[in-house]
Amino acid sequence: MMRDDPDRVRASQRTRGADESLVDALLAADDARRAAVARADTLRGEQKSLGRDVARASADDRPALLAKARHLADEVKAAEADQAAADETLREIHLAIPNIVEDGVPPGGEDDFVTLEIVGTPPRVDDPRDHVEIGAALKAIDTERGAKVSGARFYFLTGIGAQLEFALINLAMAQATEAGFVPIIAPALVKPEIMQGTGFLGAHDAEVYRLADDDLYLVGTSEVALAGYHSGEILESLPLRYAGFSSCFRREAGSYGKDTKGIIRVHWFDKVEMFSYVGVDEARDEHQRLLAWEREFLDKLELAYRVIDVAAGDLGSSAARKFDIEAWFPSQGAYRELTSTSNCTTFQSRRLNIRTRGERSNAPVATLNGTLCAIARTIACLLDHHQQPDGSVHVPAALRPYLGGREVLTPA
RNA sequence: GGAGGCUUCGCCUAGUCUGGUCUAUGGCGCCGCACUGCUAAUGCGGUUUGGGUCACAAGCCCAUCCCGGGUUCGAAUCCCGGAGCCUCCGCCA
Repeated sequence: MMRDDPDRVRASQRTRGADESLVDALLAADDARRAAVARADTLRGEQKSLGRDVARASADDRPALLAKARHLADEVKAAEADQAAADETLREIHLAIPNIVEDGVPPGGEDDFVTLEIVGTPPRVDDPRDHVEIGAALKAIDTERGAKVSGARFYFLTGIGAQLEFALINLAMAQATEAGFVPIIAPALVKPEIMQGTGFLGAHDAEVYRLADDDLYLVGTSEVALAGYHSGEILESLPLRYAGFSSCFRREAGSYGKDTKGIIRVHWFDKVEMFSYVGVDEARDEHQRLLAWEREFLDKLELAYRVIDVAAGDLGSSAARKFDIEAWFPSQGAYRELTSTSNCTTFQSRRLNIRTRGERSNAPVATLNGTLCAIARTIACLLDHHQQPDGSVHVPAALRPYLGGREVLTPA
């Protein structure tokens, strides 16, 4: 694998507030591995030619050659064991190092994001009710029975709630298809190597559901399956754009007490996700395009929102840069994340061995992902954001064709 | 879940029984060159992928015959385990 510039990696680690000494460990491990490989290669070469000599040797010469070959075989075995150990050491360090952050990413942690733009005016709502209350009145969301059947952070969408999900999916898929994305319904269970390759088993593996009996993982986003879709392949034509629909599962470990009410933070939800494979040089532009498509969707939902540039310390291990869009929740008097788009550059493609034909040899591609619509949270936002004084909920014009033309939602 | 068959360098394929110049055969496709006055034919050469050496050349070296172990001086070939695909049976939305 091509070596990244150590200074860039070091700078990136510093920006993230991550361990810089890993870079030195990586370099040392890489050198050790190269040496071990060279040694094993040489010995294997000797063994190979000696093997040919044995095959050609006369009956008289053979015993002496075999004795030599036996000795050499021991050496080869030892050298190969060394190589395997060196490979493993390098691999472990490599997995511990997150993607190199893009130039311009704000340093710092969760609170150090930079607001890029504020769009729309937050609606003025007196005594706003939250989506739980509104959802209950509309008989759209049933969190009590969700808890009864599946536990905390589960819910039922009923009646208009269920219809809202289908409407959002259809609106999102229509937009994505229009933009040239291939619609995909993706599996929600994936193999370990796919989960590993997308970068979800690093620091945040406690967040992921694992089915131990079957050695499968439940995806937290269809990004995982969409990245795995072309794993091990050489892509002939770029870009490739997919709009994936799948259920998403998150353990929400470490988020005790956060958003415990309602369906903003849940263990399971459905999502339409955009995923792009592009050439490395195109990645930054594609990231902007994904952001634009996310904005287009939220504009259709008539939501007030802001766009933020997520700080380095708050990036996932696979992301070189991440933009979140946070929409206004009147009941909370705050902007809350609705969508997120990440440029993963070659982080995933290297781990999943996804390449394209380059000038001299095959080159890794860049992968990017962006939320089009995380359904549950979007429904929560719609109810909250579009609530009316009379207790009804305004239906955005773009959504009406998918809801039988309804313009308002009123309690039955 | 049960029984059987299959998996070779883009695609198809020889080789596996009987382990060693397999340093993997042939065809198709593709690339280059030659010839031919005309989107063709023919001939010659090249064409797995990854890594290393190196000047991002040529050449050379190593690995790679679905994956992982094992036997052996030596494995595409023998043994064990696994995966995927196909056929039949069972079960099932």
